[in-house]
Amino acid sequence: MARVIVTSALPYAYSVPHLGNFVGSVLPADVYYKYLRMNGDDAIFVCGSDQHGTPIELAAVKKGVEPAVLADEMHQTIKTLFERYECTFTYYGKTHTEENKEVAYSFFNELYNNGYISEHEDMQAYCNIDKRFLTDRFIQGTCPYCHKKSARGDQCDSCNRLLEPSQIIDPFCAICGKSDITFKKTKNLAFDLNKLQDELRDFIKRNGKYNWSRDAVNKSLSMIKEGLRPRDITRNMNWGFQVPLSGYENSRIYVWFDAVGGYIGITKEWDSRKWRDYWQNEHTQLVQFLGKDNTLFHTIIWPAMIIGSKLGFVLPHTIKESQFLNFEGKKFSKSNKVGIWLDEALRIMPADYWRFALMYAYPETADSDFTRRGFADAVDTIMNDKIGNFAQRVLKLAAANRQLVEQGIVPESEKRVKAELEKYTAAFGKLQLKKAIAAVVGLAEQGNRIMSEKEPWLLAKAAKTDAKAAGEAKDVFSSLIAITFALGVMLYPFTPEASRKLLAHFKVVAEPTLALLSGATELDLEREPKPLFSKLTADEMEKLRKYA
RNA sequence: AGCGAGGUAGGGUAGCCUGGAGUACCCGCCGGGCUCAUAACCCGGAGAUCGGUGGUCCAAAAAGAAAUUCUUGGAAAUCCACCCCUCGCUACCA
Repeated sequence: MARVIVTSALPYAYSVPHLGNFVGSVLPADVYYKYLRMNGDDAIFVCGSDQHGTPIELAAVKKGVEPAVLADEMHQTIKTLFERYECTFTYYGKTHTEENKEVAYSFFNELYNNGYISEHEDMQAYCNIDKRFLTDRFIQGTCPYCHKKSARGDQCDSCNRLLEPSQIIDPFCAICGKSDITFKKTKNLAFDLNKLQDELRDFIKRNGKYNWSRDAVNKSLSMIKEGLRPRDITRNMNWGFQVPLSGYENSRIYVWFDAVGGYIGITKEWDSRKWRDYWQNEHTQLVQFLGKDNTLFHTIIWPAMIIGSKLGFVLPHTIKESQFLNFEGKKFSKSNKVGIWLDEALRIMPADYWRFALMYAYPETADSDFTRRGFADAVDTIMNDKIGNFAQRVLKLAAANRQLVEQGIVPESEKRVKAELEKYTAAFGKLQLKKAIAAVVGLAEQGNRIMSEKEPWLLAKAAKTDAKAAGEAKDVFSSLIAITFALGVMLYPFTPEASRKLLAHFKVVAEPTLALLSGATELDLEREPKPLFSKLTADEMEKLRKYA
């Protein structure tokens, strides 16, 4: 039994996540965590809303509300949505909390004391009307490259080029819209990543073998090879944690710092004592799920904070980096109306369908594409036809031929169950989630094959007059029931609702465990079988079609 | 531009780290079987110059004291180099 912390990258509390965000980190983390629980591991699953940063501050200023209010509202929305998708976090927290501030400060203070934080001066745009520095998207204007009026302080939304605020033509303040801007000298603090290069390289070489994707290892090593540079740790803004150092009253700790540290802060918010048992325990495995745009924060910056602070926090054991999910061949984009968002998706189909279909298309090693056609395939032919229909065949046959149903079957003694279960646990052990889902589908296929080969409905007829046929029929029924039960268990990480429905036929009401597969089962013949899944209806197809 | 990852039947993927006949998998297509089940299921078939080019490697024969060179025949989806295409990162997006 291992002690494990599973984390998912923190969603930014600015808007509702879309399907691509979901499948990139929270969903696979939840699937894996559910498996660990079934396996009896001592695991916790932490995630939460990332609440600081300029997008939220600017939106709040424009709306005339406190950033904390806005960020908490969105936090609630996201939290509720994940609950509706049956994500079973140990704790879903947020970053703007006292606990997380304490964590951020202890990192900051120790890094400062250990000599990893240095001061530097630079020029920043300043609005003389609003009396504030204009970081990132607080400054807007015309792009020097494409000459469209869509440039923000950090990037042009039209041509996607990265910009320096000083390059922008005709800059104006995003709050008051005026151009009364001067560049003022200001000082900021930076984290001297360069001083930790050697230790980081050793760490990555040591841990990179634990299920880190090729991309994550190579990208990180290549960045270190090029040479790390100091990275800003404070920003001239008003939203975020105060910098715990005099002379920095007008700055805040830069959002990335308390976002990665948020994993610990959120655990502390969950339990003010137990968090240490996980984070400051050298035997803990820290397994982190994230999208490829987020890798370097988890493989360079975050380990650098842990190593440099010498606070004894556990370093990432596994980095499960996902690639990107596209939508009908295009990038998800709110402004271009490409994609489906988590709230919209539930108005089309229940959570189980999204969980399964998304994991079926999980961009595990390469970008993948979400298409409505592919979704319909997964729902209709895999979930409904292969899995749901199989379970229905077995349960109906059993109900119609009660005298052939034997109780007390041990699912694992059925060789096909044993074989697919081994694939399933091996796949989860190596965090190969698409292989794990393939093992579930494979088991249903085995079941369907038995049906065709043994034709139990004919055996059942023959059994009425022939004792030998009756014996054979009982054996076949036992195999089919064992497989059905195992499907109920193995589906749990992917489709918890269907798992519950199926296991209810076996009088299992608690959260399933893998141990159930080596115990005796009891089929409840009084319970009427109802289809586990259904195909997309014309109405559902119509709703989907709107997302073109 | 630099760095990283991906490119495999009509579509979607596994295989690559550790070279050995494209026995792969799912959808779709064609043919057959079955009638327990949700018009579902099962079996068979067609369909791929594995993005491109060049290497690496092996064997035989020849020249040389030897390293090696050359000729012929051969194992690369997998290893290497370069090129093309897609995506990501490049430190002020989080």
